[in-house]
Amino acid sequence: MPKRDASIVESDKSEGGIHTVPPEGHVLICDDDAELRRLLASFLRSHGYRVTTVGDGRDVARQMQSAPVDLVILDIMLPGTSGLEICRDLRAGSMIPILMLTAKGDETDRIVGLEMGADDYMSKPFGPRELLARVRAMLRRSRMAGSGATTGAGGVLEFEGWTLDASRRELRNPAGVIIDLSTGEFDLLLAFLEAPQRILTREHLLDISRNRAPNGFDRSIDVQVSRLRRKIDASEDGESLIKTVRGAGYMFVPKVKRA
Amino acid sequence: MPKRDASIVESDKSEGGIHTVPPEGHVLICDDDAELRRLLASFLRSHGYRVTTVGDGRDVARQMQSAPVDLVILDIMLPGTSGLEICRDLRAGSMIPILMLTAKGDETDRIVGLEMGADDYMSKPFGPRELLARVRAMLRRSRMAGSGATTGAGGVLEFEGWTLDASRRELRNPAGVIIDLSTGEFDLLLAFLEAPQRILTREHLLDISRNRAPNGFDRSIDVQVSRLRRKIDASEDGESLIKTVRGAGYMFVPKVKRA
DNA sequence: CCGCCGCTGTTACACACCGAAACAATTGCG
DNA sequence: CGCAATTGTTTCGGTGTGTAACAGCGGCGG
Repeated sequence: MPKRDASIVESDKSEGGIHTVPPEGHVLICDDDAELRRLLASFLRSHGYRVTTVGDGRDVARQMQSAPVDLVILDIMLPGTSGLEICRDLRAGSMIPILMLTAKGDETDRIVGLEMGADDYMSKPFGPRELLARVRAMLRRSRMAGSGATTGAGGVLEFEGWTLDASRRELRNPAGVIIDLSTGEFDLLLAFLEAPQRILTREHLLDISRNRAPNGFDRSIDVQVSRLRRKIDASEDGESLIKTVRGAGYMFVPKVKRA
Repeated sequence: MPKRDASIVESDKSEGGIHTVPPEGHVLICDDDAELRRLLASFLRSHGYRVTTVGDGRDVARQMQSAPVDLVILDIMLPGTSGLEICRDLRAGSMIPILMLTAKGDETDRIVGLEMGADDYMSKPFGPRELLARVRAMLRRSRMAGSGATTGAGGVLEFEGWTLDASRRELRNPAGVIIDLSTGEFDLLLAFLEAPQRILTREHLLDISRNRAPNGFDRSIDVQVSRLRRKIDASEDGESLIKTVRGAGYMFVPKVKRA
């Protein structure tokens, strides 16, 4: 195998220095500009990410196979294989989050990028802060999707005569009337429906429905559960659909069917 | 037949053997500056393009006939036949993408160039990456226009009985009545239709529909969304086709079909 | 050149949403 | 029963969002 100018730069190598950051995730960067690769990689590493870089689109698939990563940053403009093709190919086989780098001013690229399945894009030039924010957000979302909740998968869920259309974010009561749910209420309910008859801790619920870590004395889930109960238990007799498990969390009681 | 100074590709310089870059397309460069010709040609070749160069406008037509190309890069200022004439002549007989090179700062040239049918222009001096970006974008657009599906030229998009004819910039409601949209409303709607069931941030919407970056506390998207909703939700019951995702952006809910 | 008119961005205000804190109710336990 | 821990609910302030109103701009017909 011929030596590539930068086939695999430095894979991991979190510096064994003072701030040992817990690994946030493994990021693969694909860009033909070596200097930019170096910059991005070093920046992300200093923020706790494991980073692999490649300079050629054909190495992406190869790299992914040998060591799956959590997120791909892809320059839309690549010599050889276009970033868009790579994006499409990746999408064909996985749900991995893709962040596209696009040239400033070419709106076609951005739209096509999104159509091809990129999850986000960023136009050059961009600041490190922005990059970090996006990477963080995307990884968070992806983790959440993995554990069951939201994003694309638009199924219809049924319980006790109620219907929740996940793709439309719409809830109907047994009578067929649309019950307005705030974003937070919807996310929480969805979290319950994804794991019925299971005890979900406050921490888990907070993580799923808000992408947040518990803040010590965080009671926001209690409050949100209360508000949700007010809506979905309105027409129920006596018992709540959401049972409290003292000392543990909450449990969604009814059977849930996917329609 | 006279020997042309550089008619055939030298293969990708990086490494011999294994991966031959698939030909991205055949580019014809017409410029009287031999040095620039050489530079452009060599750069594009190194990125997988087949390149032919000519130094005189009269050779363009000739070359096109003997070996059709996929894109023409044309200096607007040429001795003998003007670049503009060549552009017009090419346009008369084909849809081939034309990229005009103009002197820096000459606004008039650019406008005239576009009126003559050039697809894009680039003012000198320009960087190689910018060149590559434009060439790529243009070829992609042209390929897509050929295959029918897509953005720029006219596709017809359908959602919930509504019809948007992108080429005519015309929207019809389920009853078939034309609903007037301002250019801004149209662009925004198009941005949504290009990426349905996805959360688009205000920043992205602003970028896609206006080619603008958000400056500070820009609420223009909110307002524009509101205006658009007033029109397309008019005949809808209750729920808006454009859902607000608090803290994130907006999402176009219905499925979109290309007709 | 002028005034009209539609479009767009900005501002302002009302309202919905959420989280934290306060307070009430319930549970578990001795 | 009394007490502490835990949970339910209300209240309140900060923030995000919807939209009306206003103002600037540019096109277009006199």
